[in-house]
Amino acid sequence: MPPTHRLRGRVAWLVGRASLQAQRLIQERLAGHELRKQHYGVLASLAELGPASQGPLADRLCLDRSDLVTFLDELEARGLVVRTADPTDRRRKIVELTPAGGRLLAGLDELVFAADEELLAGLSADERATLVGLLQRILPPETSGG
Amino acid sequence: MPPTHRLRGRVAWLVGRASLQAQRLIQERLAGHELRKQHYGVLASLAELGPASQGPLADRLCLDRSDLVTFLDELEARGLVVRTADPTDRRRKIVELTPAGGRLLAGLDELVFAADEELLAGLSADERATLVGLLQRILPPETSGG
DNA sequence: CAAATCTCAGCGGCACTGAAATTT
DNA sequence: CAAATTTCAGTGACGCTGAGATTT
Repeated sequence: MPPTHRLRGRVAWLVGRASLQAQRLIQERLAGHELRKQHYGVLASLAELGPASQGPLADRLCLDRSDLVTFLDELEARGLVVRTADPTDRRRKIVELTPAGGRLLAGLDELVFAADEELLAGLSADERATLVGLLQRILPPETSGG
Repeated sequence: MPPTHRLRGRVAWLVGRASLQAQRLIQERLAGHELRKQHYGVLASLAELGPASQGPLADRLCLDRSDLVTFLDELEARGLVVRTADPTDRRRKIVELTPAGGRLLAGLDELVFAADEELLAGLSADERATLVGLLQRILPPETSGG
């Protein structure tokens, strides 16, 4: 028998392929809203954090601070978030979800959840939980906890 | 307690972070050779397939055919692979690993294996096998089999 | 003629770097 | 003054599209 494809046994490669696949599933669902996955991440994190300044928000998302600026610009232009100067430290800007942003998020959550469902269609509930647990453990702590 | 970070429970997000992490681990090891992960993939697949034309080679790697052209150009310029016209169908080019390419591949294999080891450092052998199995099952068949 | 194969030019999303402006 | 925060301009790796050239 020919040596089996060695990349298929490498987690680095498998995880890369899975990432692309997941990205496609999310992207095709979010495209109708003219949003990308990072926009969703920003909205979701704001819903959990409440009003927050950009630094901690970016850290939570593992998103570069300079990239967050752009995503916030786009979300703010659509009235989904608002930036206000922090009165206690005027270097900071407090970012907050608007009511419209909160309402949109609820719908996006369903779409993204559905994408995860499709990605995991072949796995049982137990297997899904196992996969999530293992993936969390191979990520650096700031990434999976925080 | 504040609602836990919902992204951390989404496989789509976890797998994206893991992919970035894996990419970094491989990249820093391959950088000394002025190669990227796709170059390694091409060499590894050629070692397994033997001489092959570009189409099937790209398919096996899940690599776009037009991108494969560039990677092969670079590998060929360094004497690691050779392209020869297929005498039975002159549209095709047969790509083959050179002896130098084969020797280099052995070293690269160790580097990439070490990257996988580092990524999986926190998991037992059983857990690693479980993770590989689950990831293979969420990928489309052409990707994980073939 | 149509189809297959390789090649080339270009695009868009993404993560990152480095530096500027403002404020502490 | 140094450090922190947001912002801006630019880069590089990556996957993809569409079209051209050659051959079947």
